[in-house]
Amino acid sequence: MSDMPTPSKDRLPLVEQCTQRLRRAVLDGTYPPETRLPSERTLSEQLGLNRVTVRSAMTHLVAGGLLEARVGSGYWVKDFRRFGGLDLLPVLVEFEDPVPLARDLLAIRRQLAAMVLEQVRAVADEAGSEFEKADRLYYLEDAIAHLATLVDEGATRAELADADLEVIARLVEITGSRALQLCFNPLARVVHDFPALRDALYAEPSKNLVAYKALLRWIQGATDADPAALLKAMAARDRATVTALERSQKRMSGRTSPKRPS
Amino acid sequence: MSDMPTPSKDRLPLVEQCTQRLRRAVLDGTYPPETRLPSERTLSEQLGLNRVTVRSAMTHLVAGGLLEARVGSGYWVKDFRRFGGLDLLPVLVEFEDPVPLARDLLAIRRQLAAMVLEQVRAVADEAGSEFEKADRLYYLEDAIAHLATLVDEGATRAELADADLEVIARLVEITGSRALQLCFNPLARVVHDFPALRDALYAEPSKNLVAYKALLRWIQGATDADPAALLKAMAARDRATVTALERSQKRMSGRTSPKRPS
DNA sequence: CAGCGCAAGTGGTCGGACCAATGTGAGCAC
DNA sequence: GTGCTCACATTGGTCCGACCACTTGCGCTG
Repeated sequence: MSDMPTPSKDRLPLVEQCTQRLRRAVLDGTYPPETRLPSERTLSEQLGLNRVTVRSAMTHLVAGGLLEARVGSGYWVKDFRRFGGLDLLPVLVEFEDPVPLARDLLAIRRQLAAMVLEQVRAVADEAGSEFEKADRLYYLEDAIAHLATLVDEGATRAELADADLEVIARLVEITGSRALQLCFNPLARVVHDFPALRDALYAEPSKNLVAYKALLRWIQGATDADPAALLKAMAARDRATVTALERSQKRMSGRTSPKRPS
Repeated sequence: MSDMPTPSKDRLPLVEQCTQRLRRAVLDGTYPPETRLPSERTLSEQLGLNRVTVRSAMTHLVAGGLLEARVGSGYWVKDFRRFGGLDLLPVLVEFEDPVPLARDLLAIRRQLAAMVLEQVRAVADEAGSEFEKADRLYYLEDAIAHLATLVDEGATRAELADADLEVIARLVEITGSRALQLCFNPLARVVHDFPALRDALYAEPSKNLVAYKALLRWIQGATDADPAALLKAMAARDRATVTALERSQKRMSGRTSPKRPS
């Protein structure tokens, strides 16, 4: 099995491989902004792929804001710092120190979480006592219960992360804010695609769970928890996460140094 | 009328047309979540396009989180509320009331702006007096000056919006936070692709300019402006923007039914 | 030297072809 | 009748070769 020359299983589609390769080439400065990429035909020859495949990859990067396609002129590199989205972050980790990236990311998440709390409270107040029976609240309870089950069973951090995202999704759903929802989704994906951060986030899953349970009680009208305290606890957990990430990075240092000999 | 059978000019690429069409079909519920789309071959026949073209469009939607491709099974619709990004917002405006969308979007922007202010202040304090001469600050001044020129010249709102985004970009750049930068970019694009909101935002461009100038003075160390006041003013302007948007929507009501020539 | 025009190169679109993974149903064994 | 297997039709993934419209730049013409 290990001597298989072409392990057709669990292999990324060629388009995906090509996309990642080109994306990295753009992000690491191989192709700086305002320069032209080799033509589709040239690249397809260099990479040993069909032009259609290369083209599909290029299209992805265009959609992601990394490239601009000009008929008759070629593909031109745009400045990802000005046009890139959060989806670049997991890739960027390979070229920059992940610690500040993660710290800033968590800060953004916290800021948005504050908005969510605010909106949830407003919705809860408006709905009054009927709110407790609302389906959306029930789904939230359900998601938290599921997370609790996984914590008890000692699930992997990846599984915990998915369950956690489910909780957040339900929470955002309660706010009823479409914009907030669409803003959180890419953020959630980043955590999912950023393994080191994900693992650091769930180093102590029980603490996350405690916070969610307190949050749920608050939404239900309990007075033994208030949003300020919740956010403060979240900030503390985030700091611990960054510390954990720093440690894991230091542990791996020496071999993980990004290749930037220039 | 026109004898030209193919008005080759100013026509969107077929892939783009196909992408938009399919995206709308997903967003408006024609293809609900957890259902299967017609196969590539079927769609290419229905739409009169080549399979490669349809396929490219599908790939876009997969990348955007709207679809999932399963070999041998077909394309399956994912719930855009759970997997979509902010880039959907301008399209979503066609199916939902734009006012709450815009209001929530502005609130998010404001929240992130608060973070920017915080970070900028931190950077400025750290750099001390040398900061005033820093290139990044110079670029910010430059962008604001450019915006002022456009305001004086009575430029179109689209031009003003672009100049405004330039200012914001410079501001975010000063913070040095990659994550914040990548988080703001899609947000900026939304404003750019959301004409009604864009126009409402720059109904009174001079007011925006005043705010930016006060912001610049604050960064430079002046004491006649503080971040709390700046954010308060921003909130007031956002409220005015929403009001303007409401008015423009009311004015257009009765004719605003989305054009669906099927 | 200025201006023009043509050819090479580029992305965009097309048609057809084969492959591997999947889903389905007919047919078999029990 | 029930349950299983296996062949087959369907689907997305990849490849090939071709043509089109457009841009660019070089070289020719004046």
